[in-house]
Amino acid sequence: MVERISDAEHEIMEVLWQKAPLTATEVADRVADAKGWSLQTVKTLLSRLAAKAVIGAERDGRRFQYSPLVERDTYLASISRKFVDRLFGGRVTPLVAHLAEADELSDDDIREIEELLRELKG
Amino acid sequence: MVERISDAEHEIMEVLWQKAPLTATEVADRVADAKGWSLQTVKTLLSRLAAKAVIGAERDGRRFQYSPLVERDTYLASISRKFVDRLFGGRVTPLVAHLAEADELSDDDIREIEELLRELKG
DNA sequence: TCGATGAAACTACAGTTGTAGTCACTAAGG
DNA sequence: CCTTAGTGACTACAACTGTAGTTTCATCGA
Repeated sequence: MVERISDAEHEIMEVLWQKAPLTATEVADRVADAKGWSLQTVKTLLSRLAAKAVIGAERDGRRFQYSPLVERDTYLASISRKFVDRLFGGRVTPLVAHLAEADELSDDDIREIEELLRELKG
Repeated sequence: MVERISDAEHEIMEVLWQKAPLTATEVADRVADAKGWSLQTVKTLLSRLAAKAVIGAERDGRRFQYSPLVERDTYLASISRKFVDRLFGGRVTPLVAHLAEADELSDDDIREIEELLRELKG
């Protein structure tokens, strides 16, 4: 069971999943473009994530080096599961069906997924 | 853009999507088993949903008849989109790939999805 | 007619989230 | 050595959430 991660916190996680360890300032730099958060905001989010033990903070002189303690895949698995459970009764097929019907799938997507499934069986 | 619906509120929506219109008491009865919320809690949630104009409240004597104003499909579409955007960069294929790798797909699921995709193309 | 009952409206309250401000400390540079 | 810039720690605060309690008003049955 992975701790609940809020939207803003998730943004921070994505940065750390891409590269770690990073200091607070480095993380702030990397989200600055996309989100425009202040350094303080980023630090608060890092603290909250550390408090939940979702990231680790390694002291490095007067600052910390932050790294994820949870794999992105683990997190995605847990959150995907919850999502599918809540909205599609735990079945993945209705989700895909829904996305398909909602025209969220291009022909290329379809081909890609078909290939993927073929590999799974083979 | 569908208004944000919280987890508890969503539970109420599911009831109303299944049958509507319903009074507060009727809704409470239908969630009682699953969630064990008090009637007051259900009424609060109904008020909040009505305030967001996600459900409508039709006066019926001294009580209200509540009905969804948003289709379940519309809601699912909007929330699925946000989910896929946030976690899988907006691409459905990585989501399916992830579910597949995470062993969330049974053989039956795979067959079902393949069939679905065949229909989509045909 | 009058009190009990049921319904909505209003109020409550702690925990989470988004978004910082401020304080205190430490290391590094002049 | 002393100032200063960069850091973490602590504090703030409103909106949203989960979960009700309380009040008020209308109505239905005796």
